[in-house]
Amino acid sequence: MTPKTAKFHDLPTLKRDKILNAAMKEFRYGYKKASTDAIVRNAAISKGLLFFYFGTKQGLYEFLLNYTTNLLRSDYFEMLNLAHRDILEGFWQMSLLKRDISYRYPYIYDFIKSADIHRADIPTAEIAQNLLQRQTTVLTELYNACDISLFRPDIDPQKTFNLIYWSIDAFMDDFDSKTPNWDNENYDRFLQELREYLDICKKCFYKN
Amino acid sequence: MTPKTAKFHDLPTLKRDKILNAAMKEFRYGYKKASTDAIVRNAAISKGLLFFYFGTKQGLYEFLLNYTTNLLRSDYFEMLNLAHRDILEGFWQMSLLKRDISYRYPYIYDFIKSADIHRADIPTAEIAQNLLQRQTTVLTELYNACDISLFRPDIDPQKTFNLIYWSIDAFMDDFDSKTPNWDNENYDRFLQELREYLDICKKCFYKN
DNA sequence: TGTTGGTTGACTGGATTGGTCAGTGGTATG
DNA sequence: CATACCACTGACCAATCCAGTCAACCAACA
Repeated sequence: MTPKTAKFHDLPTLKRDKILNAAMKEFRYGYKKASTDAIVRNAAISKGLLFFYFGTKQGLYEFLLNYTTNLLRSDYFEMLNLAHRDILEGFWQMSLLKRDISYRYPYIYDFIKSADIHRADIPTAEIAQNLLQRQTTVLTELYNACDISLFRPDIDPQKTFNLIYWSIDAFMDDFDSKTPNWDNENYDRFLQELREYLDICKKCFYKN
Repeated sequence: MTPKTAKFHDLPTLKRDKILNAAMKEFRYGYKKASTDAIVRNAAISKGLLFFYFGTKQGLYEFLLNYTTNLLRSDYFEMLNLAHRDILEGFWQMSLLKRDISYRYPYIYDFIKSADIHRADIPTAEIAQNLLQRQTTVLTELYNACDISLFRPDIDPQKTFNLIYWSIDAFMDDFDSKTPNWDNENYDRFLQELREYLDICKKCFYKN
């Protein structure tokens, strides 16, 4: 029978996201290593339902790839809109966006990354590849949009940009791995610490 | 028949490392997902030989965990010996060590990390857990050993330390993912760029 | 030539795989 | 109440893959 992705769309958001998250979690180590049994177990739905919605394992994977790609694409688009002349403000906005996404889909970045790494054993890999190209493009566009004259004149602006981006990214990963549950309290601590780190960057990398 | 790890030890280094690397690569996504068939395929040895050396899959895993743990432990020990009052010099040394290890065992850090993440479905997980504790310990010891009075007085020293560590780590990952083959030319470029990034850190985070 | 010892890969029984489908329970229509 | 439709279930299937075995092989050396 033909897959009914339309029906999947009509599902209540909570149930839909539970299935999507279970699938991303299982596919994060590559297409082949993922087990549909594990997915339905984590999503707490029956095997039949999964195949009713997506037809085949590959169908599910392609749907997931398209879904996450579109999600992140619009995310990046928004990021560029928010792109500030002050790159530190830009990164601040980016971090908030990323946090929101990760809160809703904890494995989305792992999933996308694996889609690139394992593109060999995946049927339709161009999609992910395109997205990753887009991702680096966004970074260079962010760099082009920002006002590097804010930086200290005695340091390479591109390298400084990288340094800041890497720092923020690693901070988020670090905080994430230390945070078992994202309640409001932890979210506030996250915002505060992030701000503190950005302040250090401002003090150190910007003109006096 | 009882496993003959002694025989494995007597193997020529090249063959031994090929087996170890194949195993780390396959175990990097967790114990259960690893296939001994894939390991012997990548290591280019017969199935029988693998089980002759290690007895069981679990035996192989435990051997691997001990091997990598000891390797990194002595590595960290050396790192502390090299620990400099000037933390930037310390990180420089650390990066060189890490690069050497990663060159010989490209998947060792992925493997160790996964041993922590998947400790649920792994028989003997304490080993990896101990190592990871050790890892964070080394970081705090490095911090304690270093002379934070070299830092600018108007920034939080612990956060600055983190910022530098994260940056260097991310730089190495980034360079690694962009480097298909580590010939001498690329290694020199690595050293040069790393030095440049550390120089920026020195200019920006250190006094005057 | 016989013995030893590292190495092989076809083989096995059992588990897991992607995928199916007869059936269930709930709800709306007649 | 009966009928029809619905999203949904999970036992089931053939095919594949799994960890682990073992009789045979081969090079080295006596």
